[in-house]
Amino acid sequence: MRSYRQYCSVAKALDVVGDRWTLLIVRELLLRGPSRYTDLRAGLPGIATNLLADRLRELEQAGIIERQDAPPPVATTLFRLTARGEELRPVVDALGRWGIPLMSETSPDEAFRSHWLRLPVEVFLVDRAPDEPPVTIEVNTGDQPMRIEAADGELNLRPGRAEHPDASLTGEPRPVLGLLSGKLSLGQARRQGVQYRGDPATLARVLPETVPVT
Amino acid sequence: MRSYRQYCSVAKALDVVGDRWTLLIVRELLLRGPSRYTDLRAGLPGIATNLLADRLRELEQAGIIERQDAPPPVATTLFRLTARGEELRPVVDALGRWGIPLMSETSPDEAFRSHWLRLPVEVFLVDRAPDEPPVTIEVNTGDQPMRIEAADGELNLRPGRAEHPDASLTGEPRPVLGLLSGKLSLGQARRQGVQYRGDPATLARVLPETVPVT
DNA sequence: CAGCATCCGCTTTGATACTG
DNA sequence: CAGTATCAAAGCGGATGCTG
Repeated sequence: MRSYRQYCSVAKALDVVGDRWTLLIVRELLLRGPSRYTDLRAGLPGIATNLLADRLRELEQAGIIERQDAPPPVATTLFRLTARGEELRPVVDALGRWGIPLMSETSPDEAFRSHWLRLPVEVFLVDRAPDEPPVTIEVNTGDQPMRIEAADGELNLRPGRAEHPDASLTGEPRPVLGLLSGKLSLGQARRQGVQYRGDPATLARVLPETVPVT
Repeated sequence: MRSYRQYCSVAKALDVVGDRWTLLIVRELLLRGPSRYTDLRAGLPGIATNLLADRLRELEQAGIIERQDAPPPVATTLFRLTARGEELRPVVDALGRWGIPLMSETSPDEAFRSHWLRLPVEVFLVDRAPDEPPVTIEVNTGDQPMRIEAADGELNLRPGRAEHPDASLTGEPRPVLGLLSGKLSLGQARRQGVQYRGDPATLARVLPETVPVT
């Protein structure tokens, strides 16, 4: 990116991460941890492959990411954030929070990736029953199944199907996210095609109080 | 800006404010409050005038700024942030904080505007003697004199010269900022051409504890 | 003068094809 | 898997001109 040539820390930050796609690459590495080139591409639908290569080079030069050659069993290159790159989390978080009201507008041509659920899960969900036994809610939306785990007051989102989920949630990204962000009740989400199997109390355990589950 | 077409709040935020210059325009309005077109231009050295006009139109359409026709005595258009625009403050702040380490690298062709001091002043300075009488420190660097006022534990930065400043600080932006951010001692700053007049205790009142004033 | 709009050369991006 | 190569289209920067 062409520098703004301003002696101001905001301008200087944007000199480094203000380029198109750059902060979305950082988002991917924050959400997924160390990733292969191909996985980054999959998590960044719409990016041109040469641009991804360019940006990765620039990010490496700026000290934000580093390459790591994985040992023989994997035998591939991993890209990971450096400590300085991790420090961009407040920037990505602030953007993500500011963007939440924009999530009500969506169009059918928008792509969705299941691991992006981590952002709203971190923002909206809480374990409201830390003293009860752990629960797992399977979430089926987007490209791969994910599971929300609530245990000891901590929440976690992981990829993959659960063996014996306490509940499962299936549907289009928009109503599923509407439900998880407290903007839709379970009934409203169902009317928008969401299927929920399990005790509503399981879902209520992780949802904010704003909206009744019914 | 071309949309990323991703159903993710970070991508959607960047769809709106990810364009070149957009967040710097927001920075100006956050730092200066409602501003005229000409003042925005002056605070954004390097922007092409048509781009500023384009961005202002886009920001207005996105509900981030609004135009306000000032009454006859001024008789000009003011641009101001809406409530939604003010909510970008955490984004600009996060970028500004992340960019602070980049401020040690500077080049002679970089522009500086005095009101940009507000950002580091808010981040670094504190009133460490809230019970003592107010003090004013005049700061002479950049395009116009500014003054730092410490009173009742509150800090303020305002444009304009002070009538009877308790101290005054004059020099190039880089060492002045180094001093105000605690990276340079007063002695080091002086060796880099900074002139300080007044009791060092006045300066020590607002500086963080990290570095001795001597 | 404040607040733009137009024009033009250059750089960046996007889409696709191709390679070690 | 992890990129490069190519090329058309869009965006940007700089200069200049217009209008109340």
